[in-house]
Amino acid sequence: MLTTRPRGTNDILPGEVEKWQYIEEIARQVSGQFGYHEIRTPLFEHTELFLRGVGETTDIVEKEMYSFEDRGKRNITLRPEGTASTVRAFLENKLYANPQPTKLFYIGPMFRYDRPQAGRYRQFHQFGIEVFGSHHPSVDAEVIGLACEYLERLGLNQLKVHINTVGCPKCRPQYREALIKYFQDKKDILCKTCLGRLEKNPLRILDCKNTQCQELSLNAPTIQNSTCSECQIHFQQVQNYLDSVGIEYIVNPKLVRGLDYYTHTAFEILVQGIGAQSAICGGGRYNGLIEQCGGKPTPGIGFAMGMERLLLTLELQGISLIANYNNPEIYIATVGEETEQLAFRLAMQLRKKGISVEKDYLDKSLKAQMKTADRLNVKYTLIIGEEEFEKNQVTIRNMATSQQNKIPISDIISYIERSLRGK
RNA sequence: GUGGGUGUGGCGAAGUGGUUAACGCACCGGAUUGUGGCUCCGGCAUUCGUGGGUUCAAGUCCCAUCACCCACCCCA
Repeated sequence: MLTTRPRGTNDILPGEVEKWQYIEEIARQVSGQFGYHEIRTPLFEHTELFLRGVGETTDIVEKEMYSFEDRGKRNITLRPEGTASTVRAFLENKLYANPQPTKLFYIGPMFRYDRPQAGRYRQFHQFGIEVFGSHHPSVDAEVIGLACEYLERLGLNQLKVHINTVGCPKCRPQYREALIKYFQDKKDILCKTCLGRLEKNPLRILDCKNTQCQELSLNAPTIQNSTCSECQIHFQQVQNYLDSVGIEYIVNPKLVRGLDYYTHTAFEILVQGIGAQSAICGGGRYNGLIEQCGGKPTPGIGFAMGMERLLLTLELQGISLIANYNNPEIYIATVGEETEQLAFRLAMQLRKKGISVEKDYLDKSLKAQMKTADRLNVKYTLIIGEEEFEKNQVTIRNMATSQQNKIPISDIISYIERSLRGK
């Protein structure tokens, strides 16, 4: 137990961590260019925030939250997603007082007590964006466009963008009724979970993976026939914007997102081959959420992207992220004790000059030190033995050409700078 | 929460119930005087996820437990 990480968590080790740095860097780059600013909120919040923000009937809240009582008897939950926290921070810090809309992004760990499997972990990471304060359809298109641009910049392809509208508080109740009416007399065919959904959230039945439920859904009333004209116009405008910049998408009337707060536009970006979890990005508009969290009525929209799934997809598509291993440029090999101390001082001086240096820490033989230098793939190895030490010299060996010569110790730093940087 | 699969050294991986648990890679050391990449030699699991049980004898059989993987569910 002592040497085992908790279930569903991962160590990101050297060699892997560089990939994370890269995809995070691109995320920041793209977000910046789109005019989004980073926000960092706590990893835990008051439990009520998620009950209210995510929705009490969602699976996340019903069975996936990491909740505990702190020493002050407060109910605390590790954040299962980023939107609720971002909304809270927006309200608490009165960001609505700034010119609107507010465009934010975040990158960080989320926590859900799920059963781990391919592409699903208990601690996972999301890159997400949120826009508060505009109901303009171009914002919907921009949010989708940002996601696409990011994925494209990473070199991903064969991604499918699914979009839908899930209606608004005006027309969704009617659609709900229509669905309930449709499924009511087919109760005996529906799966157990859908039976429950019929009461709580009939839209989710459309999303069921059960083949019988899917067949039933085929002839179910579609939301397009039930939405109000306002919703239809909005949805059409979003599509026009997407068309105008050549973003391809599929209108999927059965796309229903699992979080209660969505209104109008909902979308997902799907890939195949990374296991059963095929959504690498999901999002939509949530015009009622901010009000529900205690703010003035304010429209909002955003998405969240799963970084682990992103990396799985990159690997699957054979996209190698150039890992910038910080290989040292110089290795200092020594023979003897006094020389080791000299090596230490030299290393520190060179590093001050911005040169990466490695040395021996295990009193290895010269042969073994050379082997290490070779494996580190350094450009030059400095060799300091008794002979050099007495003459105040250092042997510098070019590892590629095997040529070496002796340099006075007083010149060695400038000599290395010249050799390495050409200055 | 439900179901299936797996569990041998740092990694990969052999191992019909019977003596010192193959092999490959990695790692460490060496092949005369202070020097890497090739080659050669040597070292590296009191132990087979853990705990019980069966047996004269278990990594090999049984039970339990834990962990990991995959799927359902749900989602990123």
